[in-house]
Amino acid sequence: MTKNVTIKDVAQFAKVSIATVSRVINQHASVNPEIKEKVLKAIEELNYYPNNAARSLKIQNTRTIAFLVSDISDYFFTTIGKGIEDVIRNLKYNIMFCSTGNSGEIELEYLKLLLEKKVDGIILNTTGKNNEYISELSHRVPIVLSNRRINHPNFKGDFVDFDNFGGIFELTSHLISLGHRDIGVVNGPLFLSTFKERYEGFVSAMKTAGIEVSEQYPFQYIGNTYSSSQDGYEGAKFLMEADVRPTAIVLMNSEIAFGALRYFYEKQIKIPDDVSIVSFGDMFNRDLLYIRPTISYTNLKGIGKKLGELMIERIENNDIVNREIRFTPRIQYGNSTRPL
Amino acid sequence: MTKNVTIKDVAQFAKVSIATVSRVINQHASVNPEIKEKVLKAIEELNYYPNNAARSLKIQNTRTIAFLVSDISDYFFTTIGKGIEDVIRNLKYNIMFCSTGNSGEIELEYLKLLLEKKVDGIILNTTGKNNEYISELSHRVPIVLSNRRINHPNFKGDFVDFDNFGGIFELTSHLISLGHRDIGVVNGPLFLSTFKERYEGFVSAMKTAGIEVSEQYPFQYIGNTYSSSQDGYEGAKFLMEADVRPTAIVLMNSEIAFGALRYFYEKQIKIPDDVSIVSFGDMFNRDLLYIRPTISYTNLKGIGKKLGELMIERIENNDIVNREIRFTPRIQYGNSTRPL
DNA sequence: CTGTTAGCGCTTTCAA
DNA sequence: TTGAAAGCGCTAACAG
Repeated sequence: MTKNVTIKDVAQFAKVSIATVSRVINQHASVNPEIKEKVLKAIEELNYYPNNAARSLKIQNTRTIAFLVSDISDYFFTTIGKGIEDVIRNLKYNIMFCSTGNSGEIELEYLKLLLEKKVDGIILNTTGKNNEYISELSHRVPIVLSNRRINHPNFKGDFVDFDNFGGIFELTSHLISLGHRDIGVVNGPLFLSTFKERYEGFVSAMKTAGIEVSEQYPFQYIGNTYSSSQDGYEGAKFLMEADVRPTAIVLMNSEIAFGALRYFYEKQIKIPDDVSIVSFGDMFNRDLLYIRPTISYTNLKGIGKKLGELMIERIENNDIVNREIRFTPRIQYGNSTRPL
Repeated sequence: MTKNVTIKDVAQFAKVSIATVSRVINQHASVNPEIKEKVLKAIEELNYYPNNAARSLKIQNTRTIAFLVSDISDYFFTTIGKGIEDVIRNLKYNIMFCSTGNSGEIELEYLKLLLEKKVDGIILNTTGKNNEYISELSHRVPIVLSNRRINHPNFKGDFVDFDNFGGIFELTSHLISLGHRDIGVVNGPLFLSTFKERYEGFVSAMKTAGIEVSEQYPFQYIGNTYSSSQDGYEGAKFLMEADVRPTAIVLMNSEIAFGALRYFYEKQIKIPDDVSIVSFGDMFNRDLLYIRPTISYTNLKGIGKKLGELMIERIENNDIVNREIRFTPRIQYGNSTRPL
């Protein structure tokens, strides 16, 4: 914050009161055109920019929305972020990006910071480790959840996600229809709703084909490193180095898919000759990869727009009923599967 | 900004003055441990979070640094952003991301917003279209330039970039050493310093090999769509559909490379059999692409850290002399070139 | 060690 | 249509 010209300086320069200056800045009420002109000239002349902090302090809102996610350099979130921006920008809101790196502590730290910044609302892709706190918080600041639900009776807010169950059900069914039965799965931690729902979609599709997936099911790997990409690598390794290999693998998100792809590439495991794969969610530059996985395509920008809309509504009134929006993914075929 | 408990409420609750509360919040001076305890309890009890706007208004700084770039969903910038964050986070600074989409107007708009937000400093990847304004601005708010220089005598601030000239010189020389002489180039607009410097590196390397590159040089394409990716596609198309094709192509950044790769893939042009390529800068998931381009590898996080450091120094004193830091890229071989 | 108070820059009532 | 003045929540002299 550099030394600054204030509204007072402008008023003095234009020989009017600060109230008048304020009025022309905010295009409030009626101001004599001549005086208005004078003020505008003074503003220009002095290089005046209203102090946002002072304004926020007075009017009790910041017109800022926070977008707190696990990884702000992830294509997934930056694209969603663009969608949010599309919506809120016209309404003169600003977005503030923060990333938790999936750490519960950092999430908490940021949440507190946002509270101090008095953001008008928080769009949150939670780590899943502060459900209690966030539920309590949700009564004091509007919250909309992005892609990870908080299952807590006290939580107040909206939730936007894909139809995880349906997307994975479809993907798995596709593999089954190709004749696969020993289908492996690489997933992230199940306490996150996305992974849980996807897992359930997998189990259900398998069940439909008469295959029981229980804890004893051999072809599954549940990651726990909090780096999906590493989980993907480890998971692929685990499945492919076992005594009995699956003939196909379901990868539960794009980061996991990238990790798995890296493993396959290193070990020269041929896709789909050695093993077929499918993955949930769009992949950055998928058309340029050495294998184009068959995926559930998801409209990320659309998700972002919806998040933005719900947020705005909730800022206006946080007492509306909790809402849940699901986007249906569409399957997009690549060259990563083969019939058995 | 939800209705909020203020320092007054805390003071009342703890039966002390607001000054005392302020002291414990800021860990200023010495406060009687018992009283401190009481205040802390009140803060906890009331769910108090200091109002940042009020604080900023008083202390005249926001501890916020803006990072204004062309595209915030670009891996290049998000990675640099992480580097910046690494440095400033410990110092209790926050970062605010904004993207211009390479539009001069949006850049201007954001600059004004940042002035109103009274950010303590701006790390800027400029569109190159507001040099006059930014130079003037640089005397009122600390500015550090990321990867695009502003050539204006009045500009005050630092500049961090790669050794563009050297990186491209090396890459081009590599192609020449492989026997190539008809070497094409796909570049972005030359009014941006990065592209200009890279172009000069190319011209110089060619000259060293006795090849004159002038305006008449046939194997060059200078993009102008402001989407590097599209420039890359168009450029590759232009070069490959000409009567005489180059035997190798220098791609001036990773987005251009992605675009070109897309064209080659679509047209089934074989790399490096039909044409060799090299590219400046790291590419996201490069090891998973259908071709691994030979690149100049650049340490993006290192750039970010340096940007952060310079910014902090300049916030403390904006009257230091302009500094320029160059990072030397290292060549990283892929499978995208062949000897002629 | 603690409290009182002025004032940061702005918006908004209220009066003129 | 304009101005005076209170007050948003906080920090930092200053006094005690």
